[in-house]
Order: sequence, then C-alpha cells, then structure tokens
Amino acid sequence: MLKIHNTLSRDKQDFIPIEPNKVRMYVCGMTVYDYCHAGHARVMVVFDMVYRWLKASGYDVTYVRNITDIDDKIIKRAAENNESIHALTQRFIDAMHEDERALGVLAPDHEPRATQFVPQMLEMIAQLEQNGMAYRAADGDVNYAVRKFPGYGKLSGKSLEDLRAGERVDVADSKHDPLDFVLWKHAKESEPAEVKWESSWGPGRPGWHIECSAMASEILGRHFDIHGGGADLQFPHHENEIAQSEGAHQCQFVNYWMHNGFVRVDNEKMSKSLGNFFTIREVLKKFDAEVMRFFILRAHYRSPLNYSDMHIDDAKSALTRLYTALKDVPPSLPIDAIQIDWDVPAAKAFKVAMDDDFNTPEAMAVLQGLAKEINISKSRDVANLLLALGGVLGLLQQPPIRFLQGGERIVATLHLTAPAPTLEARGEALDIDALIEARAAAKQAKNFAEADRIRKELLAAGIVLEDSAAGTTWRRA
RNA sequence: GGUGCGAUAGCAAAGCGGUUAUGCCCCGGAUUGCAAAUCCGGUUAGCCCAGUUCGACUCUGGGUCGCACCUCCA
Repeated sequence: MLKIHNTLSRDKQDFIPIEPNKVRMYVCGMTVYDYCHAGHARVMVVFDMVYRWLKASGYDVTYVRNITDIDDKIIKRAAENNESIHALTQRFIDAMHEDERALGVLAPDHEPRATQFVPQMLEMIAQLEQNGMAYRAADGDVNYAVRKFPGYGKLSGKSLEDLRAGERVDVADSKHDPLDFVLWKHAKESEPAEVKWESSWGPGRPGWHIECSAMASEILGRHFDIHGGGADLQFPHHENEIAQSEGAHQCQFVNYWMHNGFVRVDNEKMSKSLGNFFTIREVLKKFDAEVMRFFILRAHYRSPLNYSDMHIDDAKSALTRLYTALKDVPPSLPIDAIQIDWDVPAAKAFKVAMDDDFNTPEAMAVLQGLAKEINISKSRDVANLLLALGGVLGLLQQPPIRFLQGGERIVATLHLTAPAPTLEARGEALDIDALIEARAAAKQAKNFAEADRIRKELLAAGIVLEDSAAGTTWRRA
C-alpha cells in the first residue's frame, strides 16, 4: 500500500485515489523567463519519479505540469531584451524541454500554458465574484477576499492573525485585507498589447495563483488526487489555489499535497533571488545528466539537498558502481521484455521503500545490493532485475559502456577537451585503441615499463584501463 | 516576532525500541607483472541534558544550533 506524506495533514497517509486505479496529478511547473536551475531540476526529477512509480504500481495516471508564460518577470525580461513575450517564453520552453529530456524526465500528459487558459480563469474569477469572495478594488484590480474563505491557512498551518503579524511589506491600500491577493491585474499603459486580455472588469491579465487553479480544474476536474510543487509554493501559492478552487467550486480541491525540499548551496536555499544558482545546462557541461538525476534521487524528496561538485562526484562514483556491474554481467533481456517479479526479496524491498512515501534512498540501497549480488554470482537474472528496477527510477538505461566511457564520446579516437593536460597541450588526438594495442604488445614482450608508461599517459588524460581475462577495456575516470 | 522542518560516522544519506542500512573516502587481505575493477574483512555514528524502558540513535520533556516560510521564488 502506497503511503504519501500529505502536507495538508502533515503525516503519511494511505494513498486512496478518488477513482479506483486512476490518479490525477498536477504539479506547478516553471515560469519561463530564464534557464532552469538545479532547484527546478529537482522538481522535474522528483515528480517524474512519482509519476513513474504510480504507473509502475499499475495506476492509470494523468499528469499535468503547467507552464507559466505570463507574469511580471516575463514582461520585464522581454522588455529588457527588446523581445516579444512569445519569443522569450518559447525560447525558454524549448530550453526547458531540452533539459528535461537530458534528465530522463518523461513528458507529462498535459503541459498547459497559462496564456491558453485565460477564458477559464475569467470564468473562475466571475464565479468567485458571484460567491462573494472577490471584489474589484479601487485601483482596478480584482482581488480575492481571504476573510471570506474559512479554511484559509489550512495548508500552510497558519492563521490569518499569524500571517498578518508577520506582514513585512507595505500593503496596497486598495486591499480590504493585507493578505488579499490579485486575481485579475488591470492593464497598464506601459504594457505591450500582448499581455492584455479583455474582460468584464476591463482589459488586464490574470494573477499568478488563478492560473494553476483554472488549468488544474479544466484538465483534471474540480477534485483530484495529487498536487505537487516546491516547498516554497506551499504559501502563498498553494494556499491561494485552495482558496480559489474551493471558493469557486464549493468542493474539496485536492486530496494529497506533496512538496519537495530545496536544493541548497552552502546550506542556503538555491534561488534566483539569492543569485546562488547553477543552471541545469551548466551542471551538464561537467557531468552526465544521469549523474544529476541519480544525485537528486539519492536523497529523499522532502529532505534538503546540498549541491556541490563534490557531492555530485560522489553520486557519480555510486552510479559507476551500478553500471560496472551491468557491464561485467550484461542483462539477458532488453528492458521492455523484463517482467519484474515483485515477490523476489530485492524487488519486494524496493517496492516497500517506494511505497513508503517514495523512499528513493532506500530503493537505491537495494540497487547497490543487487550490484554486489551480480558481482559475486554473475547472475544475468539479477542483472535483468537491476536493469528493470533502475528503469523504474528512470536510471541505468544507457549502455554501460557509453556511461563509463563518457556519453557520446564513445569513438575510440578521442579529441580530448577538458581533463587532458599533457596531450591537450600538444593539441593531439588520443587514439585509445591504438595505445591499448601498443600496451598489449609491450606486455607481451614483458616490457612492463613501457606498458605502465602508456597506462599513465592515458590516466593523465582521464582514461582508466582495466585488464581482465577477456582483454583490456577503458573508462573515464 | 509568528509558524514549520531538521540535527546520524571523514563526506553524503536511510530505516529501525534490542539484530550489517547504503554509497564515497580511509586501512588490511585476496586477486593482478603492477594497477584498475571485484571480493573478504576493518576503522569512523547518532547535538546536549533529563525521563520512560530489562534495553533508546529510535519514544517523552527541556535546551542548543541550523534551515525554510510569513515578499516573487521549484
């Protein structure tokens, strides 16, 4: 039985879907005005893992992850770049999709863009106004009246009093309550036509929070199973989503709220505002994308995750161990042909871990255990299981040799880039196969000094040789 | 100030009221021409103070420290 930590109740609960065998899930995606950073990578990978596990558990899953393509920051950035909103957002949507593909993140079933759902948002705002929960302020904005929603604060565990006590910003006078938030922003002269929509409250554009409420209910219905996002969205974004959706529809919005922990740098949250972020593409220049994915899944999704090159290197070593086992004992079947027998102890342990609020660190330990078993028994059945369970997490799906030898650079003749001080300096290409052959000849002639010299030369270029009965193979250090 | 979360070995990170987490690093051994990989074994734990218990890293209470949210943020 799958248990999920529900932010709403702050404990683990048995997961019971609204409709048997079906799961409807919504995750807050990116605001597309810049490249995604490691923090975004975590949301993508974590909920991709959730999506995969739900499917592996036999559920028919509908996964929606939205794109916010209209927002203050987007307007500002487009103006700075002297670029249209659409050109800017499309550029970063494309970049985001590239990052996701690299990280092994499956496409969600729906990827709605806010700008495509403005009519639904307007409809919802009208419903809220009709229910007496929205009002038109003096400045022309339409606001949500938090006082009118009795459950306000139930997700974040805050009372209106607590929230007001902590109010740290000057409040617009036009709001009835400092915590009221904008549903519809009236258009400003300075803004481009591209961000103005007609409405019964005059031209304007939607507030951020209403976007998700409208997209989620339009695609998944007014009441669905799982809603996810980063921990920072808990308040106010998700709190406001509840207020909007339940205020408009008068029924429960979401059964299970899931929030992933932050990526940190030097023990501080990685964020745009702090400026301490690394974009996904920066990281992928240094590491295989699968290492990044592995690094993220090595921690529990709700724990903080410290980012540093050292920690990613650590993850790389651990993942290398798994791939080494698969290289030495190749699975006998392709992934699609492997039927996982969940009664096998290791598979069972994996399932128990995953069913316990997606305990991927524990599941990873099972994979390491399988690697050891493979190394000892050389069992191809066990290799099949490792490949299959890895696949459930979106891992271990490259040919081992490709991972170990460095991605696309599988060709025997390498034009080395970064880690090749000696050869690089001479601008030479390194013919690994030829050097391995030369070394084999030297070994044959018992010229170990020469053999070792060649090995050292390759090592200096980041190439590790491994001799075995079957011959010599190489991998990247 | 309010609210919430956390503190595990050199590093990272889980479970668990009593039995090896796991990975990386380190040490010894096997193997190897020497290495690498692999295997066998080993060293390093549970912030502090009380309490509950036959027994606590695990439960309870009190500290201390850290982080997050309360403002756009994954």
